[in-house]
Amino acid sequence: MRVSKEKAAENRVALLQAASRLFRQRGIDGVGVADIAKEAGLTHGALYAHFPSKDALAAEAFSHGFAGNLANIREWAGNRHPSFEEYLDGYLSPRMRDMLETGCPMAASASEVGRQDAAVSASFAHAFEAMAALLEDALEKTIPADERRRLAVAAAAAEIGAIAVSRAVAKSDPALSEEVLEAVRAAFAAILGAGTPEAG
Amino acid sequence: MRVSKEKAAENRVALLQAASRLFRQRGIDGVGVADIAKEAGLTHGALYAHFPSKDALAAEAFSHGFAGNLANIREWAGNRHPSFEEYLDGYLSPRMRDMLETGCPMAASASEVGRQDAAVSASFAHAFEAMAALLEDALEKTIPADERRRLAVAAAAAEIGAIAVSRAVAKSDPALSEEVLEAVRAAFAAILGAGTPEAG
DNA sequence: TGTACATCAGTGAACGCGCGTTCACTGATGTAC
DNA sequence: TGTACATCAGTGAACGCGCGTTCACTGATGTAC
Repeated sequence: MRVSKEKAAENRVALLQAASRLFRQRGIDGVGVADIAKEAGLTHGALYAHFPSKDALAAEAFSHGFAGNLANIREWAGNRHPSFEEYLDGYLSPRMRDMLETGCPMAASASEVGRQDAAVSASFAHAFEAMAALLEDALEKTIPADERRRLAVAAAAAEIGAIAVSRAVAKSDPALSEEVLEAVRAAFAAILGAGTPEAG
Repeated sequence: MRVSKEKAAENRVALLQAASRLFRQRGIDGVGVADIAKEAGLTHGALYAHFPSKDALAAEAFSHGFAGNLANIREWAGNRHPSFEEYLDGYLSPRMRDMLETGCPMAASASEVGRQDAAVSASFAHAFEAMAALLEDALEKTIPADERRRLAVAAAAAEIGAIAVSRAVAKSDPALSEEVLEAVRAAFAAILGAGTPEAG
């Protein structure tokens, strides 16, 4: 039966949120449309009133997840203006590693996005740029601008790799899992602690 | 019909290689047992004479892929004893990024392994340790041992993240894709160029 | 404001399809004598 | 070395199952008068 425009809009968002969470948790191929609809409190048929296909939903769900996660980070940062190191400490923690379905969608899907279409790739690139911009902004302005950009891009990629690796080995080697997070934090702390050396 | 022991052993390896390549290219859930068997020149039924299930094949295929890739790296290194920077330059290149089905299985599956069982996680952890050991060995011995280990672990995680991110954005932003590889190379070059500063 | 009707979000049965797995069968290999 | 037979890797049809998608239908919402 028909529902109000407001309710329909809410249901659309509920579908996107459910898809985004489930995709992070189990991967795109690991989740069925019925699972997503159920999690959103609907039946699978309703999904096709909002999205033409599962692939189209996946592309939108990625955008939605990236945007939501960025909003979370900005809220966490608040008026605090975290330093570069505080961003790294906040991101590279066992807590973040264990937040799979509500954590960073880039870390949860990094190696899967390359197999998706260009729309998903564009969402990822946009989110990555936003993350790099946050990090770049947190760097001291005494560092040259091009060096700041380079550090921010490297740190963003390293963070995503560290979380993904940390999750990959968590089930078999918890000590290594934490060591990876700590090592990447220490590596970037070392770069900053050394000032702004010329890069080879 | 029955085949010789030697032929059967060859077929087993062919199945593992096919599985390893196809999983890297399309992900575990994106490949069917029939695809794997066909690529190995067999029918799907034969697969079950060698492996009890697709999951068991997946776990062995990961080990196989990790071991094979490590052998490739060792062969590439040969008697050359590459420096830390040479390892990074070799790994963080557009060529490596574009080698999906024959490239580094860790970069191809980093965010998927966390969803697999402990056997796959253990394979990943073993491969990661081997990669870190190669990098650690390539660092100058004037750097303290614990610092070498930390740098190697950080570099390994950062490399995996860089390749995964580089692949994720390649379809929509080729310039960013190359920038990521370059930024991570430069970051670790900066650490080495600065000597061995106190971390954190 | 009240009435008549078009709209369309959501339901749930049904679709074809490909999946992982099983199994009766084949026939060359390997072995016992 | 030759013969008889057990073994078992590989074949391909068949299985139940869950997938993504479609569609006739429902009935409250939104709208025209």
